[in-house]
Amino acid sequence: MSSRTGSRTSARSSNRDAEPSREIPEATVARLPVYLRALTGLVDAGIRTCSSEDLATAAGVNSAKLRKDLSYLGSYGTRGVGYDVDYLRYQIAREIGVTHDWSVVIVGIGNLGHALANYSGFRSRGFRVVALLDADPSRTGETVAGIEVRAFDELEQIVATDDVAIGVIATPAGAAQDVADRMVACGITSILNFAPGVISVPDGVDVRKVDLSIELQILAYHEQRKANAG
Amino acid sequence: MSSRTGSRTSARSSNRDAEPSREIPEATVARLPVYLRALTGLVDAGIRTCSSEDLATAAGVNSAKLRKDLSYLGSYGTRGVGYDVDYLRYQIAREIGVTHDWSVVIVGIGNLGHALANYSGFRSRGFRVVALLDADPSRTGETVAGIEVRAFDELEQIVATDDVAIGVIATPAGAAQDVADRMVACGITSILNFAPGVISVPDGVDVRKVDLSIELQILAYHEQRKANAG
DNA sequence: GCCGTTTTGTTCCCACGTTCACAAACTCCT
DNA sequence: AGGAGTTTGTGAACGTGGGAACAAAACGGC
Repeated sequence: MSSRTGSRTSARSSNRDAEPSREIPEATVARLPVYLRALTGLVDAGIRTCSSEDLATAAGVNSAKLRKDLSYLGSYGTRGVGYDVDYLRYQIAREIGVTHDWSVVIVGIGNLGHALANYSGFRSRGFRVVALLDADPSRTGETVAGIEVRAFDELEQIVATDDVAIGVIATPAGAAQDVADRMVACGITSILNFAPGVISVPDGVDVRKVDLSIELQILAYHEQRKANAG
Repeated sequence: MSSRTGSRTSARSSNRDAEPSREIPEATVARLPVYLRALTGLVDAGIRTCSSEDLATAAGVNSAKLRKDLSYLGSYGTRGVGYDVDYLRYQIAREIGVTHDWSVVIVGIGNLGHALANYSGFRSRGFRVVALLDADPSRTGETVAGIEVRAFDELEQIVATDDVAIGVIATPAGAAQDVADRMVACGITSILNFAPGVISVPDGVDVRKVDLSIELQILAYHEQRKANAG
């Protein structure tokens, strides 16, 4: 899915990595962050051990599915006992790659860009917004969430300086492809796109798309069917 | 789907509808809005007819998949010719249920709520924000996007008056379940949830979830693998 | 040390989704 | 009218994902 909702366009390059076991299904990858969040909740509640049933409930999934997902990472549980919450959380964080922070740039500081810049969930979950960029000169200079908005032209320099691998596009639809092209050109290999419409990128670059009105339209479809049925 | 990303938690009630042909797969439903947007783009460009190949390119999917998706709606194309853009667009809009507007309430007018209220894509794609609600009294009375922010307690009255079927939750995580419960209690049957964490709803209520930091974490996973591979 | 209990890790099977490939159907040209 | 060329709609093969069910492993009581 994704689904969803967010969908992944990519080119998982090749299978030439020597490791045999490490081939985590995409559907599982999409759930690992959910488990991570659920585990963080358990840690905060002071719970040190949990069964797959407990964690599955907290994450809103089936326990069999949870166990299968975790088995792709390794055998981090103890039969008859369950999982050590803190240990499992670390293992998942390591697998996802959020044991250290990732630098992120946000391009397009309109309403959505403001909201994203202020979203505390990024910082607390392994992401650091290193720059806010906007092509509109009237917006540059403004400070949002403690970060100064800079000109879009500074993208290349910022990406190089801060080793940015992930870019967020929050511009209008018309600008999205150009922004994506510039991002790719200066070395960004993962893009989260909030602009409506498809953007195309070369192989090796991952794009995930979040489209608010598409989500609502999917709900509307089911809503209509409910109305027609009842 | 995906995940997509937004995932759907529901209970497609029963199969007792008499109609035989109408059973559109969930994956297809999630793509129909994408096709709708692509078709709108073609209309705006003055294109009156297109092949499945053209439309597939515009929508960013495989043409065989597109044709199969459209075949669930009926046979709206002409062999050897293609699809009438405007006609097909109407058929998809009708299938999704966005030929008329849906009333929507947004609860939680923080940064994200502001952005959602100002998002013009809702209005232009079949949705009308009829109310902005917030439990914080210091926020009520403020006007956002031309709509006055009202107290959360007015939810029931607004839903009844404006025949609201879709609710958007943009509150912090802690409040999300309570808001969802209140929404369900007063008759809302579709919820778009931006709050982190899972919310549980009774059968018959659809929930789609959009989680910004989960999307980034999925990107981080692939980013890490790229770094390790190269 | 042995047995019953609990819970994981895994296997098997089914349903869903994607892609290929082709027949059916339409247009255009001669 | 008939044949060549196009493009849709769909049947069939394939791959991925989900869930039930069970064997393996750990713990606890005696």
